[in-house]
Amino acid sequence: MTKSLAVKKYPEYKQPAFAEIGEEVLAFWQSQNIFEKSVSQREGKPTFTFFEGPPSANGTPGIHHVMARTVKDIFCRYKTQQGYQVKRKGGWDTHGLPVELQVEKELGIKKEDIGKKVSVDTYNQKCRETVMRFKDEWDDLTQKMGYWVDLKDPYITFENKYIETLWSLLKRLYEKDLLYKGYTIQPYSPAAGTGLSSHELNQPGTYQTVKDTSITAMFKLEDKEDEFFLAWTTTPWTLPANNGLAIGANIDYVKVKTFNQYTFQPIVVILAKDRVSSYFSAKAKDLSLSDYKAGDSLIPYEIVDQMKGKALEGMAYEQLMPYIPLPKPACTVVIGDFVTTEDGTGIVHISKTFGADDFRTSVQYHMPGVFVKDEEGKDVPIVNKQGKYVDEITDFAGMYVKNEYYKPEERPEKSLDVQISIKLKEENRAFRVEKYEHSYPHCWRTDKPILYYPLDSWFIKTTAYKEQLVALNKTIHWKPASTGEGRFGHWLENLVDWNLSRSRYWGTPLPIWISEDKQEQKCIGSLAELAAEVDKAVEAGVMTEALPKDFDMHRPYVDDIVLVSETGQKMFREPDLIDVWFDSGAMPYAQWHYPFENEEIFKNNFPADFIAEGVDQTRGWFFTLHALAVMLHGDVAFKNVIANGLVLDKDGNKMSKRLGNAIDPFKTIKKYGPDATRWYMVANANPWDNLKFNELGVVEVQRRFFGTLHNTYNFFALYANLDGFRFEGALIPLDQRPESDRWIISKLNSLILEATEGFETYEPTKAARAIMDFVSNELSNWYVRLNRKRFWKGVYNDDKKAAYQTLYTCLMQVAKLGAPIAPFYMEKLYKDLNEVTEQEAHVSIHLSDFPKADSSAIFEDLEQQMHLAQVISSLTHSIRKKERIKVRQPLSRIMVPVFDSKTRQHVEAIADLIRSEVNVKNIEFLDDTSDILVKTVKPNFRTLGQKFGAQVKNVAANIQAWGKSEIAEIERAGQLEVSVQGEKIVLLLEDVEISSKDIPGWSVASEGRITVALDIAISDELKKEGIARDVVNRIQNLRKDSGLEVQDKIAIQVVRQRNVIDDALTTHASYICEETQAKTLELVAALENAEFITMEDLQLEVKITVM
RNA sequence: GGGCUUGUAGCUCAGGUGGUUAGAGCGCUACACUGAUAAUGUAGAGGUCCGUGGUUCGAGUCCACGCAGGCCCA
Repeated sequence: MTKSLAVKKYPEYKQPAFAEIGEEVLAFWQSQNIFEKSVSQREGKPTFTFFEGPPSANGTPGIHHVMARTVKDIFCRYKTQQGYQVKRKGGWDTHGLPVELQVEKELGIKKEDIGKKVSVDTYNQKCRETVMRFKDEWDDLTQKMGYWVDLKDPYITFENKYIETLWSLLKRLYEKDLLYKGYTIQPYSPAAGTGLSSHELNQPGTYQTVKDTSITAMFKLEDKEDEFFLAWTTTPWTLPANNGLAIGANIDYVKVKTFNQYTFQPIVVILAKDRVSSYFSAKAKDLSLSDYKAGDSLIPYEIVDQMKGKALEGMAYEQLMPYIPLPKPACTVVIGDFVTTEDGTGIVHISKTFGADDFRTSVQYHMPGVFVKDEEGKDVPIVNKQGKYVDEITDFAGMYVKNEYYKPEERPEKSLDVQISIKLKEENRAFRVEKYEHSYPHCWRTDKPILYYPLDSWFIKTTAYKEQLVALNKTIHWKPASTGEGRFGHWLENLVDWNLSRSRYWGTPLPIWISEDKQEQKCIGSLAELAAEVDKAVEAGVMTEALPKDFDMHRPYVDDIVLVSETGQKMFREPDLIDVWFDSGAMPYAQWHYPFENEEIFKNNFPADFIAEGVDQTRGWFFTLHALAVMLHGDVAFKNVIANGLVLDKDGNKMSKRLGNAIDPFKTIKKYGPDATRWYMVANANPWDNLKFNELGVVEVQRRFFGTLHNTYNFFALYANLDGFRFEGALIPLDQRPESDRWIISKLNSLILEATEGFETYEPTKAARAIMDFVSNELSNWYVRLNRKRFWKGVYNDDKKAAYQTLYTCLMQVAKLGAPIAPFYMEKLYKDLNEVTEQEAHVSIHLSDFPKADSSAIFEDLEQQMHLAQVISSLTHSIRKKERIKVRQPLSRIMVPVFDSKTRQHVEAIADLIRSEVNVKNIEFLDDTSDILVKTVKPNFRTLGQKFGAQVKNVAANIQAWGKSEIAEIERAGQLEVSVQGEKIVLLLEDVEISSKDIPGWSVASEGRITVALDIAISDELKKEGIARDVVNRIQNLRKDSGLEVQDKIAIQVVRQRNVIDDALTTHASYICEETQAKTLELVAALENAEFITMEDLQLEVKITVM
């Protein structure tokens, strides 16, 4: 029986292949169902609820998705390690315009072809396929990047169950009277007969430069014979629909006496002061009004009055083109926040039916707009859906408002805009008419100009809940806070009703049926309800068949359903679809098909503890979640939210496939591994700041953090394997471990506090940076480096064991702290360690618990003390550098001025460490009794500022002039009276900072309050020792160059030179032999085939022979 | 045009409540170590803290106005 088979070893690898580790660990997770176990093993534990904002799989994932999902994943993993049960249901967003556009492109059709060239049925089917086209690619990324989310049972927004929940929610809103039909001003293409989405308006080429007739029209004040407001418009056809004028409250306006250039009549006009120079020629400035003759080309003017816009508010004017007379308060002056003095007159013509600002302002001031009645008695604008004036505009009835809408052969010579201009000129109502070149949106399908036009829409009355939305938002913990308070908060305070309607095909249908006479409505809240209504309809004879069991709730099927009203009328569905944001905002309910089933699950998982998504979702998903939760439950939908920023390319440009600067997430993960990619993204910038993604940064993280951590592990493994350390036996109590062990354990526990706080406060960047700092600065650079000898020297005693236990603990805890961010590598590290020691029963780090800090292991004093050692070492190195004395040359002593016993104790405790680190024999202290100490004094501005205020400068100057006696006095008495500007003041010891920055005759360096002096005298003894160390160094190099193994023994021969070298070699022969594994060292007269080696100004001939 | 946000070393970023020598890592230069060695360490150079005004004894930090980049919305 061989025993060695049973001995497990820590795997050692020289060059870790991080990408392969990723694949290996992924395979392990999958084969052992680790994700599922991490959830199921917490059954019955408190839940931590996370909502997955569904991505759309009709495009391929980008690197920014890795960012967003890393953030999500970190907190879910962290909370799992903290003992919570964290269910994460995946989801897919499947409806919406991008899908439709994609499908239309592939089928080679346009929207108007749907139902003609291609059946709605086929179209619908195609959408269903297209939207999941890249699902496999998404699933692949999800796994490779280590995003743990349930992919087996995701919610899908096009499924009947999902839509049924949406209907039930809509019905609840309907019953609360929160769903109503109104209209909004939207971009509309009369040529295509359809409204345009903002997405369509953003297509390239939609904005074209055109020349339009613009009018500065004159609106006559009521009660004044010849006074007018001037307002400018590039759409004169909207003037018959004018119902108000808007001014800026803080803009300065003037009254100007002048003449009309077309009628020559004397007039007084009102316009913004800043616009006067654009409307009146500077050359006419000095002309007198009385000299004016009709037809003069230069028209004189005179400013007769000036006032703020605020003073004009509420003034009434006569309707400009009163085809449809308006009652007051129409045709009054109101304040609009959109008014500027950049162009026009600083007074804006408002037409409720043809502009979004206009509509909003008119509603705000209760100003009626210009409407006429259609056949059904409904209010419609003065332009019909074909883009023609209605009959009521008698002079121009039937004319298209844009000449482009006419067929070329029917196009009138004078456009409507021109004809209106002529009419106004004749009526003394046009101040100026000119062609104006500007950029105007065009319909991307017909290439004709669009109109802003009122279109029917269904709304959710979110404004009714505005106060609650605002109040509850204040309870949400936003990261960053400014997004919650500013971007989101301000927006909530200016909330308008949620426009639900979309005139499309692929989406959730609005479940509202309306009778033929528009008087009766039904809102359907479930499939069962629909089936019952259909049965009624069949009974009434308007439908022939009952609702099929496998009914698809999409268009066109749902449009074929005709219901019957209470009074026996046929009812047709409102053809609109609803905003896809409603789909995703309703996911807390619809993902569980609540309220039709899963009530328990829903209640345990609402609201979410945490969500994260891009900051561009603020008014999207974040809002719709919030709005629905507030309106339906009077509660928030989420308690904590991270709004992450954009991922830009390394130069700060937006990534785009077109520009070719997009980073391929698959390639990145393949090349650097998932951990380095994730860690880089989190550590480099806060998630809410934009990230400039630079591959070199990933390389750096890989090398600097993972490389260092891995080397530290490898160092541990190398010696732990040699000594067979398996964490057997009891833990050595902290107070029996050396100081450096207690120090690093103290640091480790401080780190646990810091990392925990980072994760708890949704600051992953702070946690990541703290962990990195610990690993490279404290653990690797200081602890391992200074304790190396303990691992390889001597027998396997308690001191050695303590070193192993300490390093093991640090590695283990770091693995757990970093596991949420770097789940793959930390898993590997955990398993490599734990499978040997079997300290824990878990097969995966993700099933283990997050470390808890032991505050009794944190020693502030010790941490400060070690910091002192680092500073003193660094200062000594710096002096050596300045004096050009290398570390290999031993020096006799350093001196450290200390003024208090505590500092002295601290330095004494770490004296050994410093001595070996900087290669000096002794550390001496200088205190007050030593007379070589020169003290300096510095003012403490913080205390002085509070006491003396403006006098600070003079007091400081006084202090800086102090000599030895003043310093001695204040130190002795604790205070000192000085005279500043003839005034006697008392300074306390706390008002000054006393230190020693210089020691005459010594080489000195200082940092903060710590000063170090180095004795740079090199005695013969020291010189010899230095030579001995040089020789060791050179012989080691020779050994290495000759390819000798560590354990090979050698004989050394050196040619005698009869100088200091011989002396050094003789004196330190045993040291040299020990260090170089030499059995003998002899001085000889001459050597054949010797190596020449040089050391500064010395040379020697050496030969080494393997024995 | 509005809301929010960013601007500190060549690059990526730290810099509670204002306090007089503005820090770190990378990169660069020089060096050390040679039993963590394709590893590790140390030192040095490098800054108009975006600009201009203001508040203050004192501003990277507070205020105002700009400039430049970004996101969202008009």
